[in-house]
Amino acid sequence: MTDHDIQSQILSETANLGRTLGQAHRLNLLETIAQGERSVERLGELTGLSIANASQHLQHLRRAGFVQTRRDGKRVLYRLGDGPVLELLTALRQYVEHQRTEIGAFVDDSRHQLNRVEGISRHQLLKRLEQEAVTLLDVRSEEEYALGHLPGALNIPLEELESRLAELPLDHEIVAYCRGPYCVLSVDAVTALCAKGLNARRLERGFLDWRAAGLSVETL
Amino acid sequence: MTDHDIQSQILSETANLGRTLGQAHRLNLLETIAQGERSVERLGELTGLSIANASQHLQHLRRAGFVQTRRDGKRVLYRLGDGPVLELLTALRQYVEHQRTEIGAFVDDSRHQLNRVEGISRHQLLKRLEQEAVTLLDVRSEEEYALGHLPGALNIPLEELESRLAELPLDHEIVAYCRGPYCVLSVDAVTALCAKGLNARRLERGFLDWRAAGLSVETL
DNA sequence: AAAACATTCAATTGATTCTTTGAATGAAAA
DNA sequence: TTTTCATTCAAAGAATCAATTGAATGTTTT
Repeated sequence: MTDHDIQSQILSETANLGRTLGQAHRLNLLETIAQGERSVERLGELTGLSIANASQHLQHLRRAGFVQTRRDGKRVLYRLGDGPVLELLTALRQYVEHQRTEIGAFVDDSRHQLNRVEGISRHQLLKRLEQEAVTLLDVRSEEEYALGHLPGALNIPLEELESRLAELPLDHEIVAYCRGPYCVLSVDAVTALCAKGLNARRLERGFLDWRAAGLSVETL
Repeated sequence: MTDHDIQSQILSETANLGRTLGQAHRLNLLETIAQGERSVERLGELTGLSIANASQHLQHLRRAGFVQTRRDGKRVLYRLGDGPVLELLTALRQYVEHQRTEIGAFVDDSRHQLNRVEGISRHQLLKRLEQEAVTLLDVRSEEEYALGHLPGALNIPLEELESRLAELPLDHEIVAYCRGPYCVLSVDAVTALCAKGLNARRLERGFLDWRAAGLSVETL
């Protein structure tokens, strides 16, 4: 077998896996199985599928190695396969998570009140930092913060913001930032902070722009 | 929006991503783009697709956020998106890698000469270990070895076996093992070792079975 | 051995998806 | 402006895939 053939065989095997994950019902089944061994009937119930249909999807999952079966009396129980299935699911979930915090071209801005939030450019921020007290607030996840953040920035992931308000100053300005211009985290953060009466604005183009401009980045 | 609705929306968004990865041509394009920014024409050449077809697939990838574009003169250049795309691709590749070392129900055993390799059961192994000198050889990857292995086993991943033959004893028996009964690594290892004149056998049900039996496991 | 039961298989229908073709954009060069 | 060129769009036929139905399989219970 030539090198090229092997490559294209791997590619189509990979595509098969992708296709297997490319069906909401199957993903649903897989996530359900990830929570524990179940019979076909139970899986059908839990996912709202007819038994025959569930069975068919389950076999698709089995062919891909995502699940394995064993017999227990007259039932067949499905469990996760022993490859790195969870790792793959986690990578997928993390990607989706990231996608959902991006402002897509078609996402309605009204849900995240982008226009009502005051922005500040990188240049304005640099001037401010020289002149007066400004608290830099990084609202991305701890992992992203650890990989690099603006020097001196405080990290409070958006989900923790409400419970950690006490860490923020009441007397001077807060500038919140997240990944980039299309990241929605800082918009929501500033909206929340302003609602609490804090003086908060949003760094317009976020961390990606800061790093791209060659400005210094702090890591953990 | 109810909780259930959000869940099923996430599920179908995830399925969309899966479907996007579920096409060999698209995966090929994506892997090519991962190696550097390229125009549509070049990508078409490199992947053997018509330009219109390549363009269509590229837009599919773009809708999923896997790639982004910029214009340079009269060309449109495609690059990777700024989400955790590589992480996802890596997880996929690792899963495929794992799959390819499993003996599928339909895989032809003749490629991996399973029947020509002498197996040894867990019980036989335990007896042997009490009586005589046996070298235990773990042919899985370093990562898997680090997560747990049979006590005292030597780790030489299959790929390194040929170059590290000197580490193995000529005078007494070697028992090689890998993940489980369907893992092909130890089969290939024993075939290679026997061909070199070493006295090697294969632990029939591998590490998974050992751990499942509650026997002691060593970690790094 | 027969009945009851959970699961799987097979065949059909309807819906998506892929490729190709040729036309339409839209930016740069003449 | 007009021409050129890379890319995208749109439509149509071919191929693949999902859900449903009813029958078949293989266990357990009677």
